[in-house]
Amino acid sequence: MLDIKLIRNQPEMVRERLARRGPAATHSLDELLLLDERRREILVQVEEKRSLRNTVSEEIGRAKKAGEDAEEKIRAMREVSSEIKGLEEQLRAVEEQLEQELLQVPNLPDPTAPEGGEDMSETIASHGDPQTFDFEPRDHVDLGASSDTIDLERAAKVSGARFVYLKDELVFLQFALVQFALRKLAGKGFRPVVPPVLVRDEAMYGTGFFPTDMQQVYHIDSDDLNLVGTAEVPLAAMHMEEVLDESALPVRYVGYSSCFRREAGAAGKDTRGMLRVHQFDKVEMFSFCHPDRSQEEHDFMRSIEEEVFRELGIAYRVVNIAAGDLGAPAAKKYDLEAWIPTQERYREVTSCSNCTDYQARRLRARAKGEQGGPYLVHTLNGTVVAIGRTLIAIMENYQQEDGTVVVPEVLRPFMPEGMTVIGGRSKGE
RNA sequence: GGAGAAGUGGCCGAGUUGGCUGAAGGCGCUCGCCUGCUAAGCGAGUGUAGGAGUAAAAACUCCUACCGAGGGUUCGAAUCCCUCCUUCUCCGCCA
Repeated sequence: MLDIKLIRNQPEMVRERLARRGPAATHSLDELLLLDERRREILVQVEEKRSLRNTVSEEIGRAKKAGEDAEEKIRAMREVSSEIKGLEEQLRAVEEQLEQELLQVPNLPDPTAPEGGEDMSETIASHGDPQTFDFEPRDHVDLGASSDTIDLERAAKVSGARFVYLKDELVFLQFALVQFALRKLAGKGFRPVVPPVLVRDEAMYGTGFFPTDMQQVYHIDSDDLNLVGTAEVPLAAMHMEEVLDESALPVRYVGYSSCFRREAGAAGKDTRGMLRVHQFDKVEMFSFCHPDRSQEEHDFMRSIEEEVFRELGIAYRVVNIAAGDLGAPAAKKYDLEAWIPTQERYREVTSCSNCTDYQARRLRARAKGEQGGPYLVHTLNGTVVAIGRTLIAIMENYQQEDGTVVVPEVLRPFMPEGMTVIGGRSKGE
């Protein structure tokens, strides 16, 4: 959410910056300004009347104590109170409308986010060369089927399309990745957390997923809770309505959780395999930091994501997402894309965003130092490993001609003794 | 799931026959005084949000709101009523 005062005081600056997201981002600004003005008009009236009521009510109290008659004042205040009630109702209506509009305005893009839409994102780093094979490489679906470690058919039978059973070595590989990621991040000052994955609407609004991305979220009607699409939500909401101690910043967490996404509107996209599924596990980092340091924190997160894929030995590139392609809460976003041999292109495996004060304002997450009042913190989130997509990248890049997959060196310490290859043993006997 | 109890400021803790109580008292914290040093002692201060004065910022003055959240009763509510949330105790059930 943007600061209404910023919109009020510098509407043209806000308009120009929002326009970089595309025409839809600015259309409610005029109405917003109108509502804001209307709100303050009514507010002044309400407060004047409340002030009057307060002083006269005190007089009534004193008069009664002195045994005097206060009937006339009571009658007058009865009138004032009903006027207040009417004005309060108007105020509530205007504020609700204002809030509704304000919640839908996305964050201001950072000046360093490239101009334009999806195709204008800019490659800013890369590492390694695309993997080549002297045989025809197979995709993860084939590799998973031949080693019987990925079972999409039965998942479809039990849960529907876009679900998956992982089995045997891939299960160990999943938890090896988790261990690898958690240990690395814990060593960099991120506190490990297993968060709740069912959250209240408040957490969804606070992080900016509601109302914009409501159709992406599984909602549990019976208990009015939402399944999170990322640990970002419960990690961010952890400090909702809190004032953090400035000396503790940056407050860093690394969360491990399952993630649930409806993928509404993605029909026909990535239908093969587990690239895009309704449920996957993910290790996610999250920072609450001082407003002056979020840019450097963002680069720090990006460097961690790069480090992970460098150590995994997978070629990647990093793109700076263009303003027109940013999610609503993000001012700036880097995606790390790993080389997927059978698609012969780079695919998004991790992503980190600087949300500046956009989420903090909605969450009322603040910090306070020795002097001065509380101020909004900046929030950042980034993927360390999205298990499904990382498994795909590993399988496809580390495959051998016989359909087996070599376990990357850095993960072996976290695998069962001697398990250095996926597949290759006899199955179902 | 059933039966009870409770939710006040950074913390502890008064306030329950409604009326200068943003809120006694204590602790903590800040500044000043005192003092070989420290401790003790003395004095002053110490919440957040919104709005108006004022045009941007800092500062200041005033007003409004906030005693878990939201409604209601009343001239007036921390105090009375309703709903919700959270915590605790007991019983039952369970990974």
